[in-house]
Amino acid sequence: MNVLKFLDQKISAALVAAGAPADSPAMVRQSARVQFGDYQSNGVMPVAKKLGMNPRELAQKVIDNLDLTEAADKIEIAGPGFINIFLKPEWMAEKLSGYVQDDRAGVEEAATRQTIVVDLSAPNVAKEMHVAHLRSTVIGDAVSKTLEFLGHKVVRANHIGDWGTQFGMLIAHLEDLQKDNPDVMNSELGDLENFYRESKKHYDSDEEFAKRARNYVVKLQGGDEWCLTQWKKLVDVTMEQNLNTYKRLGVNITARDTMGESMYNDMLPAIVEDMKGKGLAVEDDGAMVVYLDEYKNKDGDPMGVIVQKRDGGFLYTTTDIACARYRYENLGADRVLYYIDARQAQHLQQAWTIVRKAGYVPEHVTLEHHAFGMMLGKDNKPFKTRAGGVVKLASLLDEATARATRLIEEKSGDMPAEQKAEVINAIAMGSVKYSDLSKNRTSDYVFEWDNMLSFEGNTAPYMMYAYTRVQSIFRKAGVDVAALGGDIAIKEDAERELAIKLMQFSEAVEGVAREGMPHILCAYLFELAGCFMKFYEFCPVNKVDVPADVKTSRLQLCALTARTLKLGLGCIGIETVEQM
RNA sequence: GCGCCCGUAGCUCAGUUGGAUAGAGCAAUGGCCUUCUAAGCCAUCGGUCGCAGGUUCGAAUCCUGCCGGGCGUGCCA
Repeated sequence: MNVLKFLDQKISAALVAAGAPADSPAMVRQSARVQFGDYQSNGVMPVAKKLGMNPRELAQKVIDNLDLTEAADKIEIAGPGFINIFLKPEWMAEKLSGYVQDDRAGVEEAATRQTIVVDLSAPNVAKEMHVAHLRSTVIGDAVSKTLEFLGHKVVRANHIGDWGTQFGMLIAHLEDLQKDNPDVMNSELGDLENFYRESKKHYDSDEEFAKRARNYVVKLQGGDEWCLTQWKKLVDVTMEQNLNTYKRLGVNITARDTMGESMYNDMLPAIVEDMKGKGLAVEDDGAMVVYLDEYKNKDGDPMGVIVQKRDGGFLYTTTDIACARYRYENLGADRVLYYIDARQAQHLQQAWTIVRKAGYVPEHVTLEHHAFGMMLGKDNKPFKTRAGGVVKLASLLDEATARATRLIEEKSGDMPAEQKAEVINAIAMGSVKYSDLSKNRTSDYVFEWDNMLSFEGNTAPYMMYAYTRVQSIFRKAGVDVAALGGDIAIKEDAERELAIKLMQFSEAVEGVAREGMPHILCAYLFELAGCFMKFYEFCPVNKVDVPADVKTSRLQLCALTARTLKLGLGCIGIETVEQM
């Protein structure tokens, strides 16, 4: 159950019973300090003000109308009119006992199952994935996994860059390479970055080549079969490599999720035609333009967004309009989450403004941009994408693996080779992913090996280590978790802190689903791991002088901790191991 | 010029949408392993929340104006 929601409903009702207007929010939060209890309600003060009442008197009336005897020990009024709630250990113990054998650890499925489209990853064809793709891929997948855990239907939409004028030169370059080596697809294209660079170089230096390339662009857009075949080869070889990277990262993105820009091409003429019919798009200097009062141009006039070029070609705004429409009409989206670079913010807002005006997606279907900043180098300058010096995602993962290997050899060198490899991989991928997942910055951020791959403090290995410590207790105790029973008794401070944290798992999971931000769950899991580490230090389980009833109680807290950590880390795409 | 985002401890970041004395990790310092894995635990140190006003019982959070940084701004994506 969600304790916060439970209390919020109870107190909201009491607030109304005490004379507050019907929809007055109870504003229940986890308490800021231990002396303020476990939860606090901040809703009395605004209402008292509105009604011209003394807030502490209103708070008392709320309490008089509030029945929380089963759940709370103590309810008190504090400060100007806060209501502080202290949960009853027996109540928590009873709830937690129920979670020990529950494979959802107390998290209920969402009341209404939604279809949620998650726009993520979006690598470019004929280029290798590099560090800038990491956030979108990892965060998008983590949110997807969490939403799926809550029972929603998630469509991962991999909006790959598979269209545009650059394909002319790529096709021409591929053609040249094939003349010399028919097997080029299997050899030289292993290094896509080099392939792209070489074709660009050729394009810039050879006018004949450039002419041929431009001709191929026209032919490709006209649906020329040979060009399409060449284009398809480039898409396939790129995605084959990317799918390997996804697999390595433990990210659940498959070939079926590929929905690139080219997918919407067929929709574009009809959309422009439709917008023209609605009076939204008008002709200006040969191009089709949508004017938006919401945005101003340099002269202070409504900004014009071009949806079709003078030469008849379409632009990416038109594609994104079609894309939003497709996600609503064809995929049946109730909600669309876009995990895209912050630089696209204005562009997306414009596209969506047009989408709403054209009536392609109703207001109740939300289009949410979850932006993040650019990856900067240590010199505070962005990574270059074309002129070399790019940090490839694959080499980043290699480096992470190398570092994890060094660490494991040092700490647990005597582990069997197969197990060791598994642990190394879990730690390497977990560390890289966690460093991205735990941040919520929309501004730029500096990429640093040392921060990303440090294995101390608020990191994936810390939480994985907490998990192995629990498992170690069970190995020592020789007890099967499935056979655990008996009562939970919450006595020590460390037990109480752990217990309350365990009660709050669903709040964290639902927070991620609501906000689309996995760092909420990261923070929760770090706190949970911390509570367990403290419990581990202060509350022995397997010692000889621990009474039997205390031992069974603590074993259950351990079992639930393990389950919660595993489920929670699973929600954000981080593996656990039994030993490390 | 206009628009969007950002500015919190030496560093990396939280701050539950206006709540109580602004929190973590790293780094630094000092303690804790004959006792379930010390990748750990405990303690100390560290802040004019960019600056100045305003709104109110109450502001890191909201409004205005500055300062500083990033991004975007009609025929690339």
